[in-house]
Amino acid sequence: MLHKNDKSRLSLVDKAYVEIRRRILEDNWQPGYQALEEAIARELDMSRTPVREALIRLEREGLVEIMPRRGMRVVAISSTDMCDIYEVVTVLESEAAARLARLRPDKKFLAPLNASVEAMDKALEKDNLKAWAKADEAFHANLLKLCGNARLAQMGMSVQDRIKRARLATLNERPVPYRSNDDHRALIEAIMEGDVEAARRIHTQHKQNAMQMITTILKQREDDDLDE
Amino acid sequence: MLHKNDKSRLSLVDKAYVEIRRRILEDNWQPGYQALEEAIARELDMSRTPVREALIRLEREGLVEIMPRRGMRVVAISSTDMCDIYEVVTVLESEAAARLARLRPDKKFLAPLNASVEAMDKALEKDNLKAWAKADEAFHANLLKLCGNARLAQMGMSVQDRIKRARLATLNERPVPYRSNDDHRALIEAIMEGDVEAARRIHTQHKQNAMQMITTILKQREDDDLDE
DNA sequence: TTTATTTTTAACGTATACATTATAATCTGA
DNA sequence: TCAGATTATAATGTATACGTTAAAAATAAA
Repeated sequence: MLHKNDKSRLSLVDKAYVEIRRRILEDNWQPGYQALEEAIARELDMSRTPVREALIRLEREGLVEIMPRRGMRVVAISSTDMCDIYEVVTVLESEAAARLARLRPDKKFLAPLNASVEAMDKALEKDNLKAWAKADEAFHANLLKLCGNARLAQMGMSVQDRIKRARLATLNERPVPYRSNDDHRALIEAIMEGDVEAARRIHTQHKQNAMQMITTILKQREDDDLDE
Repeated sequence: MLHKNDKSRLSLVDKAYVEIRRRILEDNWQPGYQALEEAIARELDMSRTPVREALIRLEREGLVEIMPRRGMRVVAISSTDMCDIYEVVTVLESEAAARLARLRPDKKFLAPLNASVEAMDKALEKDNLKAWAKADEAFHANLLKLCGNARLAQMGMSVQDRIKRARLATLNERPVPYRSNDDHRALIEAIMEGDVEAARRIHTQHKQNAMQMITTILKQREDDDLDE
């Protein structure tokens, strides 16, 4: 487990972890997908042992569940679970936003946030929702990274992973997200003005809107599945 | 990894996980303690494999770090890290408190919370700080469990584990915690009245006081260590 | 045909073997 | 004696072997 080393000397556990995680987060392995250790090991051209170890990590992160004799299964996206998770991420990110506002940072410090919003604007000009989602994700990651609390950032990021798939899966069914871009710009404004409560309120509202849209779509799908 | 089975059929991984975790949380293995896989395996009377797997879980939970050729090391308690973690747990628990207040639960539903406060009172009458800490911990766990958001509870609990050692390590250096008991009673009161903002405020203030006391003691110790 | 029982198969958890390599110990030269 | 080089050791990561047992398949009975 040389998991602290550079990329060229990644252990097989790390390689398995990165690859499996990639397949899940990029939806190559969809929610509910199952695979046995041995099959994964064959696919990744390694023995079972590093696959096992990678799966333990991923299980702890909530991306897979390990079911004896069924192998691992990619955790399903459920609307009720997503509601719960969204609430957590809303609290964490809004605290990060408030914290950042308290810091009263200068424009230079907030450059990564502005860059993300610009990339989001550009993506919408080109009708490229995928690129928009990527830039949006970067905005949220930057918000957490800049907030000055390492644990808050780490935890916020790990919860992000859990909602990432739901965000992508619903991307084409949501209205064009102009409002997201506006929300982020307003947030940056509030942060620069050191307006802690506004920052918290703007971001909370933003996440709640997103949650509403996403979980409504998910619920609809679940209802459709029940009708079949 | 029959980690979902009953206790009598715990896998060796589960056994190792439970035992190592117990030793850390009960301070038998103190912050900074190092041990090699092989040594742990010998101590637990099993081969290295289940020990490795247990350590991966514990690493993901932030209790240990795995360092090649040095084995695992129990994560140190640092005042700055504790500040960060306390901020996270404050946000999570305060949200749980607010959520609970929103629910406007009846007295019966809140029985576990009242029971914990009573146990805390009883422990202080007997000058038993250890028992007090245990009841206090139960109070916080119950608060999370009752809040109605499974993810919030799960995450709050996992962050609890990270501060548990710092709480215990500083227990005898803090003033007798009458105020904690009062705070918890006030919180229950606010919850029963459905006063969301009071609940949030009371609990936030409570956690911030605790954080202040604990991290001050930790910082003092770190400064003392530097003087040696 | 269906259900129950028995047998077989293979997935998993665990132990062990082995190659790699980081680190400790030892040796050599100034 | 000290610093650098070399050698030895052992910790780790990985592969593989093996025993256990859950699940699948086959067989028998109703």
